[in-house]
Amino acid sequence: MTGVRLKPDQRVAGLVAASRTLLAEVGYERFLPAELARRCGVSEATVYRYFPTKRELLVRVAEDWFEEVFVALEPGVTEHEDTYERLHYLVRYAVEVVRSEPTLTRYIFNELRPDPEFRSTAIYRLNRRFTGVVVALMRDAVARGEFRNDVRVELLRDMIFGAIEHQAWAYLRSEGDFSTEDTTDGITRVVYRGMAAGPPDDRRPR
Amino acid sequence: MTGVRLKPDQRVAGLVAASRTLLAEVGYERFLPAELARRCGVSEATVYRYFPTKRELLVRVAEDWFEEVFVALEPGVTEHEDTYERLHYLVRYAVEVVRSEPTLTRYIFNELRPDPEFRSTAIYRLNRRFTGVVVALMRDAVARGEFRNDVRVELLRDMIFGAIEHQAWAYLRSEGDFSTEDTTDGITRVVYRGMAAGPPDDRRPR
Amino acid sequence: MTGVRLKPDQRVAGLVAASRTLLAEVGYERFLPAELARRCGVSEATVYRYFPTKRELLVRVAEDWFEEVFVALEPGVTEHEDTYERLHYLVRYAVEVVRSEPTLTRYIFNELRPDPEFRSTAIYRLNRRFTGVVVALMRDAVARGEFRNDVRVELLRDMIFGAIEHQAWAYLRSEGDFSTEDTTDGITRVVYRGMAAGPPDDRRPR
Amino acid sequence: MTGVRLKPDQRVAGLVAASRTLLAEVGYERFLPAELARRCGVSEATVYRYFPTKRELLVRVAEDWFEEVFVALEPGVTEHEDTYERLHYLVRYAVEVVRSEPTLTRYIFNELRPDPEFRSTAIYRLNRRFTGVVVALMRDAVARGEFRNDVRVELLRDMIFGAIEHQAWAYLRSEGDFSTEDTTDGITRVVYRGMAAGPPDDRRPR
DNA sequence: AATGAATGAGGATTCATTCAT
DNA sequence: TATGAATGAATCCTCATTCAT
Repeated sequence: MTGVRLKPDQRVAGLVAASRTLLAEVGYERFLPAELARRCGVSEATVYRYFPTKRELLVRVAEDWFEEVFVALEPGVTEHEDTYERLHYLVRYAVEVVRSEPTLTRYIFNELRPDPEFRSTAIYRLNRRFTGVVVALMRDAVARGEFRNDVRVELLRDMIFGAIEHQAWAYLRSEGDFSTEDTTDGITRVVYRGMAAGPPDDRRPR
Repeated sequence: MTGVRLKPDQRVAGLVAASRTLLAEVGYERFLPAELARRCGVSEATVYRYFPTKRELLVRVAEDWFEEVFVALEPGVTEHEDTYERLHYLVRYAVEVVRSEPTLTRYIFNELRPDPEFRSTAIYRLNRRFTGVVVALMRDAVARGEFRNDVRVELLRDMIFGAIEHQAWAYLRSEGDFSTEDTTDGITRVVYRGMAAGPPDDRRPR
Repeated sequence: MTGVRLKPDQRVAGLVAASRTLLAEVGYERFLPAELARRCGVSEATVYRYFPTKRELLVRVAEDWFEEVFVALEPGVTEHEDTYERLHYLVRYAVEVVRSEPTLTRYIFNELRPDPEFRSTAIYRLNRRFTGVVVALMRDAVARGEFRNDVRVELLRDMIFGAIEHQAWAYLRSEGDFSTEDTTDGITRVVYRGMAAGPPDDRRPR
Repeated sequence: MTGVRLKPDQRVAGLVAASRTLLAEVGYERFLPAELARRCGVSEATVYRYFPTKRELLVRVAEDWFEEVFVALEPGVTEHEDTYERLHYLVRYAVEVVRSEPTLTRYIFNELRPDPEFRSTAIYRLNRRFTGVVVALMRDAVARGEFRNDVRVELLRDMIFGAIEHQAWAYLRSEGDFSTEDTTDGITRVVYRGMAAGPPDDRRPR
C-alpha cells in the first residue's frame, strides 16, 4: 500500500499540522500516534521516522504554534503608543490566540509546564517571550509612574492569562458567550484602572 | 484472608479520604485504583464494590472536597461588612484553598469541567456555590453603585480564580514565592480599584 | 473466557515451568510472553501479574534451575573420597546438567553473564556455588600437593565447563555422539593427568 | 544527493569491514543495518543492494574473518617441529584471535552454529579448517604414539576452545586478568601432560 | 461484605526490508 | 548504481475492571 510520497519538509509539516488538529480535539493523553498516521494516510512507522517520540512530536506542535503566534503578534505591537491602547491590543491578541486553540493552551499548561525540565525548554522561552511582552509593557508603566507599584506584574500577568483561559473553557463548554470584545475590554479596564496611578481616568471605560 | 470489616459509611469515607490524598499526589491519569486499594489495606474489588468506576470515585472526592471548603468558608463570610474587606476575605480564602490542593483544583478544571455533562453535575453546583459567593458579592457592589457596571462579574471571577491558579502552579514549580498575602492583596486591589466607581480610594492600597 | 483458577504458588510454578521449556526451545530473544501465556492458558496480563518483566521471569527460571541442580548435586559430593573419583563425579554431573538443558546454559552465558550487574545477582552466586564445588576440589588437590601449582584453577574450571558447553552444542546440532561417558571420562582424564603431580598414575586412565 | 560511487567490490569490502566493527561492538541482535549504513555514508537500500538480508551480510563478515585468521595462521604452523611447541603456538594463536574479537566468536557460536543449515555453510568449513589444524596436530600425536588414544581429539579441541572462550568472556566482564601467556601456557600444559603417553615430561611445565 | 485471581483492550515504539524515482 | 521515503509485523508492557468463591 503506497501512500503519497512527500519530501521530508512536507511530510513533517503535514504531520505537525494534523497533530495540532488532533491534539486540539482529544488532548495529550488520548492523542494516538496510530490515529495521526491514519489521518495522514501513512503508517505509524512513518510518524516515528520523523519524530522519535509522541512527546517530541507534540512539543514540536507547541513550538510551531507559539512561533506562529509570535510572528503574528509583532507587527501590531508598536502600532499603539499609549499604555492603555497597547495593553488592550495585547490582551485582545491573547484572547484571540487562546480562543482559537484552547486545547493547545491547556496542553501546554497541563503537560508541558509540569515537566521539571520545562524551564530549559524552547516552549518555555517562547511562552516567556509572548507573555513577556505584556509583562514588559506593565513594567514600563510602573517605571514611568503611570502604574502603581503595589502589585507584582507577574500577578497581573496571571490575572490576564488566567482569566482568558477560564473564559475560554467556559466558552468551550458553551457556558458563556465569550465575546472577544467584552473579555478584552473587561480585562483591560480592570487591570488598567486597578493599576493606574493618577486620578481616575474616565476616558477609558465606556 | 479477610480484611477489616467496616460499615459501608466508614469504608466509603476511608476510600474517599485516601483517594483525595492520592489524587493530590499524582493527578487523575496516574491515579491507580490498585494503589488506592493498597493504601487502604483492601482489595481492588472492594473499591469497585463501593464505586462503579474510577471516575465516579474521583467525582465523589471532588464533591466532598467542595463540601468541606464551602462549610469552612461560610462562618467568615458575614464577618466583614465592607465590600473591600469581604472581597479580601474571599480572595484570601480562595488562595488558601487552591494553594493547599492545587492538584485537586486542576483535576476539576481538566477532567471534570470538560465533560459535556458537567453542568448537570453536583460538582458544577458546588463549584458554582463557591465561586457564587464571590460573584454575589460583586453583583451586590454593582447593584449598590459601589462597583461600575462595565465588566461582567463572571469575568472578574475568572480573573480572580485564574490568577490564583496560575500563581499556585508557578509556585508548585518553584518559580515564584507565592506569598498568600501578596497574592491576596494584589488580586483584591486590582479588582477593587479596577471596579470601584467614584473617586479613587487611596485608603485601600497600602 | 475463564482459565483455570490457581493459587499464586501453583500459578507461578506453572509459569516458571512452562517458561523453562519455552526458553529452552527458542532462546531469550524469541521468548514471547504472549506465547507463554498461550501455553499456560492464561492472558499475558496474568504473566505480568506475577512477574514485572520478561527479564525477571527468565531470571527466576534460571534461579530455580540452578537451585534444583545444586540440590541434586549435593548428596553425591561427599560420597567419593579420592580426588579422581570426586572430579569424575562432578564432571559427570555437570555434563548431565548441561546436556539436559543446553539452551538454558547458553541463555545464562549469553544473556545473564554479559549484564554489568551480573556479579551482584543471585544467579551469579548460584553459578559460583556450583562451579565453586569443582574449583574447591581442585584447590584442595593443589594444597595437598596432589595437583601441581602451575595452572590457575579458574582456567581448569573453564576447560571443563567450556568443553562441556561446546560438546553439548555439537550434540544439539547432531554433529557428534556426545556420549556422557566418553565426555566425562575424557575431561576428567585430561585434567587429572594434566595436573597430577608425582609419577604417572596409570591406575586411572585405563 | 548521490553518495560516492564505488565499484561493487570496494563497496562490499567497505560494508563488510564496517559490519565487522559494528558487530564486534554490539552483537548480532543489536546490529542495525541503519547504523551500518550511517557509518558507511550510504543509504540502507544500498546495503540491501549488496546483501539480501542482514543475516547473509553477517555470515559474510564471519567468513571473511575466518579467512583472515586462517591466512595469518599458516606461516607459523610449520615453524615449530615438536608437538608441544606446535600446540603451544596454536593455542596462543587461538587465544589471540578470540581475545581480539570475542564478540565475533560468540556471534558465530550463538547465531551461526545453532542454525540447522550450519553444516552446509562456508563458515562451518572455515571453522573446521581452523580448529582442524589443532585437531590434525593432535591426531598426529596420537598416531605417532606421543599422545594416548583414550580421549577423542574433538573433545580436546572443545576443551581448548571452550576454555579460551570462557576466559575471554570473564575478561570482558573484567572478572579475570586473562593474561595471554598464562592462559596459553595453562591450556597447553594440561592438554599436553594430560595426553602425553610416556613417563611424565617435566621439561615442559616451567 | 470481601477478596484474589484473572483479563480485554489497548498503546508506544522498533526494525528489517521494499520500491518508485 | 543509489537512494530516500515508507512500512508491516511485531513486542513488551499497562490498567481499569470483572467474577467465582
